[in-house]
Amino acid sequence: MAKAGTSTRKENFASTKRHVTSYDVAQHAGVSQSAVSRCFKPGASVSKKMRELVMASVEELGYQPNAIARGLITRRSNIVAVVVSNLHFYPEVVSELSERFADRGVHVLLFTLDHESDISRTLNQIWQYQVDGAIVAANLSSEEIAIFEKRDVPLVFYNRSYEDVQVTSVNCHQVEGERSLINLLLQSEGHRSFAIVSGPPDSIISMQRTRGALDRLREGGITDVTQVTGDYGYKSGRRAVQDTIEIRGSVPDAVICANDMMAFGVMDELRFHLELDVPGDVSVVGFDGVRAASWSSFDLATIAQPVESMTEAAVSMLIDRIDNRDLPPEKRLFSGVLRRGSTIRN
Amino acid sequence: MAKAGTSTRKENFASTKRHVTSYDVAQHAGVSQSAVSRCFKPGASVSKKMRELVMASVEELGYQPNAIARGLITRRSNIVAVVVSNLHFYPEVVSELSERFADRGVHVLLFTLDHESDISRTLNQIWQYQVDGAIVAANLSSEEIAIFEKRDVPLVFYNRSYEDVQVTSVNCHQVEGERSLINLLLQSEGHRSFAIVSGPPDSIISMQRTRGALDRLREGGITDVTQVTGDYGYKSGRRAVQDTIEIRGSVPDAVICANDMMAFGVMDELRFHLELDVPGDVSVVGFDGVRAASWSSFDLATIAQPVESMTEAAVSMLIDRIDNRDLPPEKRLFSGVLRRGSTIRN
DNA sequence: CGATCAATTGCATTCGAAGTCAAAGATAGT
DNA sequence: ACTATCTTTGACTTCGAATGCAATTGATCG
Repeated sequence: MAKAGTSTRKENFASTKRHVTSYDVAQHAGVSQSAVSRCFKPGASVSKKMRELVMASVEELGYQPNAIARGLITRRSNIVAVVVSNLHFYPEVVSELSERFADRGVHVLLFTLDHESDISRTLNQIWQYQVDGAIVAANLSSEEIAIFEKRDVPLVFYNRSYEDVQVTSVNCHQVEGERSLINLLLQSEGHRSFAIVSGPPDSIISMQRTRGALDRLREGGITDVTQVTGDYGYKSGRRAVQDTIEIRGSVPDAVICANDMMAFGVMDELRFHLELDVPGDVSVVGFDGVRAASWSSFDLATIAQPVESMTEAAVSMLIDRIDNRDLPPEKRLFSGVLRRGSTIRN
Repeated sequence: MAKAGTSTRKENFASTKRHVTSYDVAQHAGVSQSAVSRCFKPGASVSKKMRELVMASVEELGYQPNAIARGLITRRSNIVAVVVSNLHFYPEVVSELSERFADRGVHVLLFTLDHESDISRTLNQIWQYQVDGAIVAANLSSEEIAIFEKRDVPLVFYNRSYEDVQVTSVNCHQVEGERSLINLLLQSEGHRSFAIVSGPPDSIISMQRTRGALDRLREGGITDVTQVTGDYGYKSGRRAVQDTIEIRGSVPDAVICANDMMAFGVMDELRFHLELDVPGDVSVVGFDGVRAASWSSFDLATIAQPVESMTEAAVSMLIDRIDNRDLPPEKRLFSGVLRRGSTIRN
């Protein structure tokens, strides 16, 4: 009776108070802690008998290996950082990344930047958590990139590319995409005057898209181009229309937006405030191919980024580099898919 | 010279090869490891002199405490799990949560469920990472909830409430919100026939919203109500309109949608496929108050969930419960904000 | 100037799992 | 039966920071 009492008390203690550790399992199964540990390591040398014995206790006690402790000794946390600036990230990207990593047993520690200025604070936190790698969809200075190098933390940029620094990145071909949109616009005679709504000045993507557009327009002999700036948000698209009209004194034939969100704002401003027809009076194009772009209300001409391929590429490139530190930087460039929609005249 | 050589080699070694540890700092500063550790603990007993001495070395070596090792000994990882089913989460919620936690030195390990069936796998991973707590925006069975209890991991539900089980949760008052939307609809004589587009059958939120709507309609003496089911997505909103017409043989006066996304689909189907006027021919209401709801294209009548208050509440309730395990379950209920928009006739 | 007490500091241990190595057990060959 | 080889197993150490406790320093006061 005393024995039964002791046993029960111990079990209660183990299951309610402290976490169940490999020692608890070992003791329960009457084996050593090493044996328990080995049962959780794939290719380890364990007899079938031992494995069954241990697993029975594991089940009974509800043991789960402590990933923190494991990470300490293996120097591998199976955690990666995903850094996004919350202003203009597509929710799909984050959840796609998270799922794809999860499929490989890796988890995502999420860092969102409200102001990109917090980056240094964020980076410090990243170091503290000993992440195995990072996917960054934000602008880093070359000093900041160098720290990743120095700390030996593999880094993959998502949709950011750097001219001067050698980094691994996944990109959608911004210039190419933008050019094919402009091609579409230039197929119609009606488009003579243009407005370009670019993103924030410090956005490299916006720069590339805008540059692609400007170059292609110049090649097409177009000179009547008004440039205004937005912040990638819907409202800034609406304001961009006002700004454009103020600057040029009239409505342009086409508005080229650095992303879809702003294009929605532009369309709404044109249609509902100025009571113009899109595409009858003004054509509009965006970039990204977010969900809403294909909704009938907009049916926006845009470049759809191949998010699935891009996230898959980002994940596998990062994991490859975690497993093998010597892989050289690599840039993978995906072509966007042109979606004509119905916001281009003719 | 030999000395200089040695010193340099060591520094290189420390900065490029292995991570800098508190021992490295201690050695560099000529103090004990405990001293270094104490310098990073807020209320610790450290002299100003010591702190400066240590911090100088910390700066020089670029030391960052290893959160993994710290977590092991303190039994506090400063990581919380955020579990969302990716189908219909608002991106804002996740980034709001992430930022608010970050402000309190806590980080978010993100778990997205593609199929809600993966929950048990996800839960196992959660246990492994020794998270300090979890915010869950998905349905858990009462057995699953019990495991949190048993493992002593504080749990806060986001927008899920349970009748039978005592849990801590933050909710938007679904029924109340839905009722005030219906009030709005019933103010107009023109609304006699209704369709309700509910969410997936297993969604508690959808159930509550639908029930709120049905009850209020019944109180208003309305009997002509068609119910169809969607999956919270845009496309299912479009299909819901077709289904409704097929079932009842005509277009209802108003369509009540369990969320905004489906309302957008409904509006687009009505306007662009059936060429009906919203709100002229049909009124539409949604629920959630997502960004796009206020865009002119939709200007949807909806209930805006107070995301900021709700996320703040969720974060502080969770942290309170992490700091003090004895706090009782608490349900916080926020009222949504009625936004009339212009999708209701009259 | 020495005694008393508080503020600092260092030593040694701890958290939980994984890996090293040597001992023990199993299998085969002669 | 006995040795040689291969497989399992357990004792012990390690990862990096935190902390209880003891030793030391410093401050205060008679």
